[in-house]
Amino acid sequence: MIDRTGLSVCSLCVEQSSQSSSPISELIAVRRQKLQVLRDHGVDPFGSAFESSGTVADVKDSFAEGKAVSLAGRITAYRDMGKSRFLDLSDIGGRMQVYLNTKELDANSLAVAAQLDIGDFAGVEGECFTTRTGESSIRANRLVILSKSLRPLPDKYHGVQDAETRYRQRYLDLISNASSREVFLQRSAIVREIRRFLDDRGFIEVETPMMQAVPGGAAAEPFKTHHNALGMDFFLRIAPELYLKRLLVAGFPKVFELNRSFRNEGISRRHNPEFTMLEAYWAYADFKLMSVMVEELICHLAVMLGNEDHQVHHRDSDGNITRTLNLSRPWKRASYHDLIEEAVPGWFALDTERKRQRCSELKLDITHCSADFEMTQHVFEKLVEEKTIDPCFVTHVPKDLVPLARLNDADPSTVDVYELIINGQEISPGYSELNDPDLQRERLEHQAGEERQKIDTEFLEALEYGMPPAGGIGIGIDRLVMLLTGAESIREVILFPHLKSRS
RNA sequence: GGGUUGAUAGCUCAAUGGUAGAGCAGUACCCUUUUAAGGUAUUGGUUCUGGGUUCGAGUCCCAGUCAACCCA
Repeated sequence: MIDRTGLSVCSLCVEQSSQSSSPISELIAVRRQKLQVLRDHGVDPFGSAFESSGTVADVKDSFAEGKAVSLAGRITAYRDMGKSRFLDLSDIGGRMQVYLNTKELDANSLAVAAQLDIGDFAGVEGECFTTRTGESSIRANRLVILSKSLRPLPDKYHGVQDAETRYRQRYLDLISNASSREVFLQRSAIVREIRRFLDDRGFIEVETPMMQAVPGGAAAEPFKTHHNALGMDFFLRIAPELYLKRLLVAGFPKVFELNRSFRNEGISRRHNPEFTMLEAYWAYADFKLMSVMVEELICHLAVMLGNEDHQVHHRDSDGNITRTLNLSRPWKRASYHDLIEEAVPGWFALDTERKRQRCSELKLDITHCSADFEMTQHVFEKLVEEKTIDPCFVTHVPKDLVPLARLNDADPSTVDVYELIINGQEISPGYSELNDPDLQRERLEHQAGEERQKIDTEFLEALEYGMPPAGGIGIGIDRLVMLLTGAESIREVILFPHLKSRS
């Protein structure tokens, strides 16, 4: 900690000293000079609390001609007309125009007005009025500075366009790009609504360890860390599953966790090393009940975001519709087998060699596939999953693909699982959970092979006390937000996505 | 990991191998209902980094850094 603080102070010093000779220092120097002028006037440029009538949205909602109001926000634009001036005062939810007239301001306010820059936080008091052009505004009689901005903000019209800057300095992106603000406000609304939805159905939110001695619940490479006092290594969790199931053993009938998991794997348009996942478990339910709940949940979220007709449109930067997801219920349900037969008729009648031939005819690269079921899975991914835009629950998945799920009673070569595909990607798997401790142990041992230390034996012990049959789901929240907001990259829905250090 | 593309003023973007420009922001001035306000003038550059080719490199070549996209 001490080291890190020292480093950051050090880098600050370096940056400041290099600025003294760089051109940006001119822009900063001008602002610092204004800072000094304000102080010379006895004005504190980094003020404290300001009592406002509410947010920009609040003031607009309760707008009434002549009504006294006060408002605080960041100055994002101003239009100077000489003796009168218009300011745009913004917060995360919107923009309010403020009208300043030199004759209507006291001396202190005039002193502040003379030193204002775009980027400053300011507070105004005045009354509601409508301009000649019809815009609801505040006619200010008092202006205070709440925080002086020392660095110039991005272009007021184009905002920050450079993707790297948008991710590394997300605050600049959020200040200058309304579409980015909208995505993250929607994400927040989605998460809030998921919690409410589950709460309404009697689910209890829990928090289980993110640091685990044995990372389980998924097949993925974990991050490793170390606890000094305990003198032991930990892994960041790759899934909360095994702890949530312990809570089913404990007697919680409906639990969920909505939080981060970590996977030490590649970064791509669809993968961030830390990602948010919802996992929910419902005692005495099965994967079919879970699929209905997920269907209701996602439709509910789409409607909440304003898609009353269950049509979610994805648009390009010009606003043209590029894709439409039809979320109208009921959603399609089809077996893995049938979907593949639909895409490649006669597939399952082929022997291994003919399957290989067929793949090359279909221009599928199967160099990494050895077993039959791997080729089949490749066909599924390329010719079914990637082409499935509207929601589809894939059922009767072969047990080879999902070794830890419960076998189907009628067809033991498949498992009681659904895989929900929307927009060409997996959004949510759902399971009838395996609660036979001996079978679970056998499967985990088989999966771990020689690496027995990868088996969470304490979890297996818990199962032996008895876990009720249960349905379980996982939903990748980042991907869900992508499909509901039309984002093309996971980095567009994660506030601070991980990038390589620029040092 | 492989391929493609990109990095130029604080921001958004230009610039046949031949003096690095514009708009916004900044500065100064004009303007009492503007809204990407307007007008006049003006400041501002390690062209990502390091090599190379060349009389001359933002531009061509090589290596590296970071990013975006595609593939695995």
